[in-house]
Amino acid sequence: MEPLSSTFFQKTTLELAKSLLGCLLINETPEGITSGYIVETEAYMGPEDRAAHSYGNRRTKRTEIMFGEAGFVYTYKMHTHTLVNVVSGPFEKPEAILIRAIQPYSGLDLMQKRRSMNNLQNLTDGPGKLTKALGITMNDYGHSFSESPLYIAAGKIPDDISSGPRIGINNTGEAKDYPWRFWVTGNSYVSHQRKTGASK
DNA sequence: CGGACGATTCTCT
DNA sequence: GAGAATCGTCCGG
Repeated sequence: MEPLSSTFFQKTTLELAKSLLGCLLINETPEGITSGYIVETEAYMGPEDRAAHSYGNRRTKRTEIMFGEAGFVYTYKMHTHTLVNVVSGPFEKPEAILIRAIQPYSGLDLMQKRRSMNNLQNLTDGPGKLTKALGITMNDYGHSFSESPLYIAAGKIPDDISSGPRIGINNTGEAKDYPWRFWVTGNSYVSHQRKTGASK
């Protein structure tokens, strides 16, 4: 499985958020290889996006990587969970794409073991769940998705893409309504299955 | 150094 | 749909 080259990430953040759907997210660890198709993403648009960590060009130790080149790993902790993002946008523009859900592809036993589960249905349908299943940690922060044990490879192009408001950002004024969440239409591994949205 | 605050998840009701 | 768990990061004193 070949990692996508850094040029793949050179597109606008909204375009990249859609292009990532259907790609494989793969993590190679001493325990084994696990992977899944990306089926849900959310775009965070930097200085003008109140819901983004980098709103107002807020530059801290945590957000520093967002100011760099596209295609790097931005991990951070939320309560007890690790969340993983793909840095996007040009150098010095702090934009990123949150990977919210994957469809398990390989290393299913290991993923289930890490999550203490025996089925696939709720294994990776959330940003905190998929990182645990794949074994993604803060050690991955700052690495390149093109050349690290955690990488992204071409998968299958989705038949149809849906979009709608982002999840869990309810106190950010207008930003909460921006339709910057994208998912593979009809895919059962998407989080918040009930929510509806416009088809592409 | 203390306190507030989540880009979440799980467990109920 | 609400509430608790639970902890690193960030900011103010």
